[in-house]
Order: sequence, then C-alpha cells, then structure tokens
Amino acid sequence: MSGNKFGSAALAAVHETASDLHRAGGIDKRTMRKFDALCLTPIQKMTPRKIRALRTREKASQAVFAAYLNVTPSLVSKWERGEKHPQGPSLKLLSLVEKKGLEIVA
Amino acid sequence: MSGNKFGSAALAAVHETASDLHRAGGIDKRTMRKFDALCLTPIQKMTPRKIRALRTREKASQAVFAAYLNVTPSLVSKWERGEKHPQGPSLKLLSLVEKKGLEIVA
DNA sequence: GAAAGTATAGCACCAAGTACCATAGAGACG
DNA sequence: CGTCTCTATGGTACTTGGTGCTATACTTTC
Repeated sequence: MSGNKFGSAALAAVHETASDLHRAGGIDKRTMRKFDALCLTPIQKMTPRKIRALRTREKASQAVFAAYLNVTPSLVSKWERGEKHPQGPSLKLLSLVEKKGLEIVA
Repeated sequence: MSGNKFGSAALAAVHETASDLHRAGGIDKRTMRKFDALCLTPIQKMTPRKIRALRTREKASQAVFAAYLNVTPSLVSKWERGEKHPQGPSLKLLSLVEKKGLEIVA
C-alpha cells in the first residue's frame, strides 16, 4: 500500500490495523473493502502529452491503443490534442495502464 | 491467448506465427501490438443483474465498488437498475474486474 | 430512537464519447 | 514514378453516459 491518499503513514497504519483485525477474524471481507477503498490512490488528471507519452511508451498506435481501452481511435486523438479530457472510468483505465502496462488490460 | 475473437484456432495460429517471427527478430514490438489487438477478446454487454452479481461477488457496496472504478455511487445504482448502460471504457473496466477481480484495479 | 450505512428514485445539466469524413505525411513496393 | 497502407489531424454533428444533488426508506447498531 505505498502511495496512499495523503502520502502520510497515518492511513497506511489504519489500514494495517484493519488488516490485522481481519486476519484475526474481527472484520469480515466486506468491511475490509471500506478500508481498502479509503486507501485507493486518488486518480490524477492526465495531460494530453502525458497520454501520448504513455501510448508511445507502450509502443502502440492510436488505433491499437484505442482497441485495448475499448474506445474509438478518434477519441484517443482528441485526448492527445486536448480536445477531450478523460475522466471517471476512462481516467481510471489510463492510470491503470500507466501503473501496470498495456498488457494488463489485454 | 485463450478465448480469441472467433473461438477459432485460426487467429491463434496467426498470432503464434507472429510471435515466432517476433522472437526471431522479424517483427518489432510495435507491429506485434497489431496482432495482439486483433486477438483482444471482444467486450460483451453487461446486463444489470450481471453487474450486480459481479459486485456482490466482490463483496463490495455500491459506494465502494464505485470508488474502485472511479465513478459515482449514483452511476453504479443506475447500472444495476438498467437506467444507464456502461459501454466503452466503463464496460472495459467492468469486464476487467470480472476476469481478474476487483483487486486488480486497486 | 438517534445515527450511520445501504440502496432506490428522480431531475437537470454538460461534456465525453461516437460516428463519419476529408486531408495529408511517411513508408513500403512494384 | 505512382499507388497503397498506415498514421494522425481536424472538423462537424449527434447521442447519452456520467455527474451532482436531493429526498426517501429500510436495516443494523449503539
């Protein structure tokens, strides 16, 4: 759990404590999810050039990149030119690729 | 590469051949992506009940599920009631969770 | 019985995402 | 040379997904 919401050790500690309780049987999996959700790394905006850098890093054309993300090539182009701005699920998908590579969404 | 576009062995064979060429140095990584993209499993629509089944399988509340997908709890509710229909990036994200579990998007 | 968590339901709004087209540069190939 | 394909840009028009807010109600827990 490196890279938590505030870069502070506090939340990580909370999460660790919760994890311990879980292992001890004091917290069920469902409740555990709440702590996990608290620790989700916040998604940051992606600039057009960051998106392009990401795509070229993965050595994919706009068309191929789009296919992986299940969007249209047209949209990838617009992202990279700053005409449209990914957010919500799209942003999540992009940051997922950024962190774990294109292959993960194959 | 199980579960290719047409369930046929043909495309898999093409991909295998391409892979061999790649290993032999005849195809660069960029070109290789095209074959990979061809073999991406097509995303199928998700029915409201399938979405709910997925979420409950992961033992997450709508709010927590939404946090993982970087969408609003309101939207998850609409998905599950059939008021809105995920597609494009959202659908990709959901089928990703279906295949690999919620943890993968953490 | 107050409080917190869960989910449904509604509505207004806007921009993300789609679909389509025309253009143009770069590379491959005969 | 011409032509074909892949690449990407730029544009336009349209649809609807996703947001944000609020109110309601049913549990469970303290």
